[in-house]
Amino acid sequence: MKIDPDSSEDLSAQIAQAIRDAIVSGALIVDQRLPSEAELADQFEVSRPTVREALKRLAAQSLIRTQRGATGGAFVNRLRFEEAYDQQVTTSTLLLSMNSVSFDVACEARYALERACAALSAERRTPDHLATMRAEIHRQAQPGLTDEAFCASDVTLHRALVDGARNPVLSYQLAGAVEAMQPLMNMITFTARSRETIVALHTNLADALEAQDAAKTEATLIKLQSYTLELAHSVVTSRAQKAKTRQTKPV
Amino acid sequence: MKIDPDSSEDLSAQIAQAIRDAIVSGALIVDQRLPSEAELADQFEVSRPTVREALKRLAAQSLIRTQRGATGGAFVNRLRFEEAYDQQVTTSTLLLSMNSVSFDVACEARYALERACAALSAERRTPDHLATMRAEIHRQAQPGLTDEAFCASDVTLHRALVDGARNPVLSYQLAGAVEAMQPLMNMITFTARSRETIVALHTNLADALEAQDAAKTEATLIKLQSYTLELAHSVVTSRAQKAKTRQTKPV
DNA sequence: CCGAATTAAATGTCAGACATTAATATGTAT
DNA sequence: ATACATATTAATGTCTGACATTTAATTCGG
Repeated sequence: MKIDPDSSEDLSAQIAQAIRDAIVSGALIVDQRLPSEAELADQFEVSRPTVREALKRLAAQSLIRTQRGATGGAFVNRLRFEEAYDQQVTTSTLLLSMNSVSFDVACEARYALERACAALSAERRTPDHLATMRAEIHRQAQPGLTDEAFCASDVTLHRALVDGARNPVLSYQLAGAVEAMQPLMNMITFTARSRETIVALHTNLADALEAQDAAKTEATLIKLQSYTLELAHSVVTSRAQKAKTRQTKPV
Repeated sequence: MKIDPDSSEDLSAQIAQAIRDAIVSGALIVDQRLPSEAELADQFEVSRPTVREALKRLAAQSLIRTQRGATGGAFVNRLRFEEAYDQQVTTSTLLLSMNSVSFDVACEARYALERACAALSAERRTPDHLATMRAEIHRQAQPGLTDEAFCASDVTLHRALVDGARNPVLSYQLAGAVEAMQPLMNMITFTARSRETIVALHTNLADALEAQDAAKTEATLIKLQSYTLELAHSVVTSRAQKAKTRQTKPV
């Protein structure tokens, strides 16, 4: 592992990349201990703070963990699905908000991906998954629920649908798509009437999964998507009208 | 933004989290300059190296970028799709290899997700996407191509299919699923016969997309999936037999 | 008025020290 | 001999202060 002192990149970035490459290539395996910070500093011919900055970069990506004490050090971390979920959600959320992705585009992606899980989930969902969905549907029917809580419940329900496929890779990939939509969904005000419609569609969804009816599951997802889009558009329209009124009034 | 000095977590981790929260919540917006390292050190009541470790953590996630010089500093970074791709690919790849995800599970997830793009891609693919696919098919038919190059070409072709849906969110989400499969695919030895079959299926795929035939696209993807699985299983079987032979021979 | 040198402000890097943690070895009393 | 308390040790965590480097803005001379 060598670095180029003339590179335009930070030394800590180069060192982090060298170690990252070693992990990805398999030269460093899970739970293996890295040399101590002092030894790394010697090897790379840099100071300890620089090595530490490199290690923190790797820690931020959950590639290593550190332990204090006599037998401590930095160890190659087994990347777990849950940690990867969280990172994916953060990244996806920021990606959508910072690139001003439209509601329609995000919604299309989300439902396309969910439909990809529909058939598998209809086949493999357990009673647990169904119970989770039913519980969330019940919650969504409660009056007095805030819009935010309604959205959060929506996410839980959809994740149960995805998890029903019992494919951890699929669950991981979908985590970002489903959760990153939530901030966008939060812009919608759910009236009593629209909640009623959504709860009915969610019930259809749970019924279809319980009956292991893949076609009906997909069909219901399509209906949910178009209804969600409809709601979002009505919000945009009503806002535009209000803006117009405000603009006209003072004249 | 405050931190808890009694927490078990590193100070740099806490500071990074505080700033990360500010970015995600929108308190810090894109291209906004953070206070200088010295100012942050004052604010959080820690030393400059500690602040720097926190900033490197954020830089590792592409949440900030730094600039040297008089008007330099740390700025909130606009997370671009390309950067997010790369991170997703690294994370997904490690996730699969470290959790010993089986070929079948990963393959199932990948093709389920690709089928999610099929209909959209059939509708919206441009001549460019078709040209890319045709070019890769042509390359795959060349004799003397290494197995690795064959796999890489396979990835490019499948990404063209995904990109054909012209939904950046979808492309981003699938980047990990498609690319992370490559190391697993590399374990397969592609014989002349199996390459022929795959090239034929790829041609069917391109034809279906050109004809904007969503159903045929999905059907071809299903065939590709089962053929890929078949190949992988034959590798496993032949290896098991070889191992058995080796075990038996010395007796 | 323009161009070259200077200045200033920021990040990048280094050296050395001390604090804290946790496993291990040591030592003493029962 | 065993059990518990203590000392050692090796690692990370943190701090201080300094210097190097980069870059934009400023100043000054022609």
